[in-house]
Amino acid sequence: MKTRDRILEVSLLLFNEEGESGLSSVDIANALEISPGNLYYHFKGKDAIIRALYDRFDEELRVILRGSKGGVASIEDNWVYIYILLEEIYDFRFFYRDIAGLLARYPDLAVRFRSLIAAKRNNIAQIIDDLERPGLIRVDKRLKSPLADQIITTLTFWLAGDALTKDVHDGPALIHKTVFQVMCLMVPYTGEAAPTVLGRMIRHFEEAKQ
Amino acid sequence: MKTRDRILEVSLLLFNEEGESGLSSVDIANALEISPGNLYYHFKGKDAIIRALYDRFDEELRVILRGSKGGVASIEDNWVYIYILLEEIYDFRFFYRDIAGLLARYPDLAVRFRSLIAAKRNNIAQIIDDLERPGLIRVDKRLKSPLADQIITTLTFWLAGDALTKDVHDGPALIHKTVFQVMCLMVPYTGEAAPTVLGRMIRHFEEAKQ
DNA sequence: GTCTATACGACGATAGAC
DNA sequence: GTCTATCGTCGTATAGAC
Repeated sequence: MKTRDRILEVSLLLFNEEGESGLSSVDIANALEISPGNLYYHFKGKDAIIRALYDRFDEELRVILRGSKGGVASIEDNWVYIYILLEEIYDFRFFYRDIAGLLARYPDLAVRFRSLIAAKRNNIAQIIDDLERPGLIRVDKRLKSPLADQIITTLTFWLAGDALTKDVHDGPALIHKTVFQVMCLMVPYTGEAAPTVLGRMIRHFEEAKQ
Repeated sequence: MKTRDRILEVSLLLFNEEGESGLSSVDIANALEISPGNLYYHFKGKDAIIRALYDRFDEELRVILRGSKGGVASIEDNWVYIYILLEEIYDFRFFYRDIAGLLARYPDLAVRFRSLIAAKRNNIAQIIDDLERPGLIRVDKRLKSPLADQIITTLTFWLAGDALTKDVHDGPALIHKTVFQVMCLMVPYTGEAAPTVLGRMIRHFEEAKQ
C-alpha cells in the first residue's frame, strides 16, 4: 500500500504546482521514479488518480460543511469559517484552476462537483440567515439569493482569477485576500456598524499579511 | 480570401458550441468540408486560428471600452453598458469557458488577455467614480477597489460559473441574469434609493425574460 | 488553392519476464 | 510489485500531385 499512497501524494503536489492538463501519466511515473507500467498497476491511468484525489477532497469538504451547522454566530465566526473553507480548497487547488476543462474531461466528476457546489451554496445561504436572525446583518429579501450566488462565485473562482491577473502566484497569501473579498460583500449589509466592521477587517488583514 | 474567412467563422461557431480544447485542426477541416492540408495552407494550425480570432475580439472590446468614457451618467446607462460588454464577450464566449486552460496552452495570448482585463478594470473603476460624483452612489473609499475586483470577477467568470452549475446552458438568457447580478453589487451603495432602484431592476429583468 | 498521402511524435494502455 | 518492451490511436505537420 506504500506506492499507492506515494502516487497520490506526488500527483497532488504535481497537479497543484504545474496544473493537471499538462501532465501525462508518464510524467507522474517519472517524478516518482517508477515505470509507467508500475503506475498502471496501481491506477488505471491518470483518470483513476484524479478520481481518487477527488474522493478525498469531496469527503473532507463535506465534513467542513457539516461542521458549520449552527456554528456561525457572529461576523468573526464567519471569517474563521471562510478561512477553513478556503484552506481546504487550497490544498486541492488544481481542481479549481481550470474547472471547466477538468469537468469536460471527466464528466462523472462534473456531477459530483456540482452537487458539492450546491451544498456549499446551501451552506452560505444558511449562514446569511443565521447572521440576520440576531440582527448582525440586514439583507433585502430580494438580494439574498444574488448575494449567495456572488459569494459562491468568489469562492469558486478566486484561484482562477488570481492566475489570470498575475504571472507569479501569491501562494497562501491569496487566502487572506479572498477572505477579505468575501467579507467585503457582507459589509454593506451590516448597517450602521459597517465602518466599524470594515475597520476591524482591514486591521486584521493587514496583520495577516506579515 | 473567401476560405480564410469561412475558416474563422466556422471555427468560432464550433469553439463556442463545443469548446476549444476538444477540437483538433482535422475536426475543423471536416466541419468545413475541406482537407486538413488546405486548412494548413491558410492557417498554420489551430493556434493561428485562435490567435486570429483573439485579434478580432481584442479589437472590438477595446472599442467598446473607449466608447464608455464619459458615457455613463446614470444607473440606467450603467445597465446598458454592462449589456454591451457582455454581449461582446458572449460572441467570443469560448475564450471565457476555460480561460485558465486556454492561456496555459497559448502563453502569448495570456499577456494580451491580462492587459485587456486590466483595461476592463480601469473602466469599471472609472464608472464607479462617475456615478459617485453626482451622488448616484456612495461607496466607502476603502471598498472601492474590492467592489471593482468583484465586478471584474463576475464579468470574467459568469460563463464558467453557468457551465459549472448546469448541464444545459441558458444561452443568451444568461446575459440578462448576469447584468442583474452585477447591478445587485451596486444596489447597496445607492443609499435610500436602494429599494426603488432594486424594484426597477427586477421589473426590467422580469420583462427581459419573456 | 485544394487535394491525397504520409511521416512523426505523444500519450494511453497492455503483455510478459523477473 | 516492479520492470521492459511494444502496440494502437490520435493530433500535428509537410510533401508533392492536380
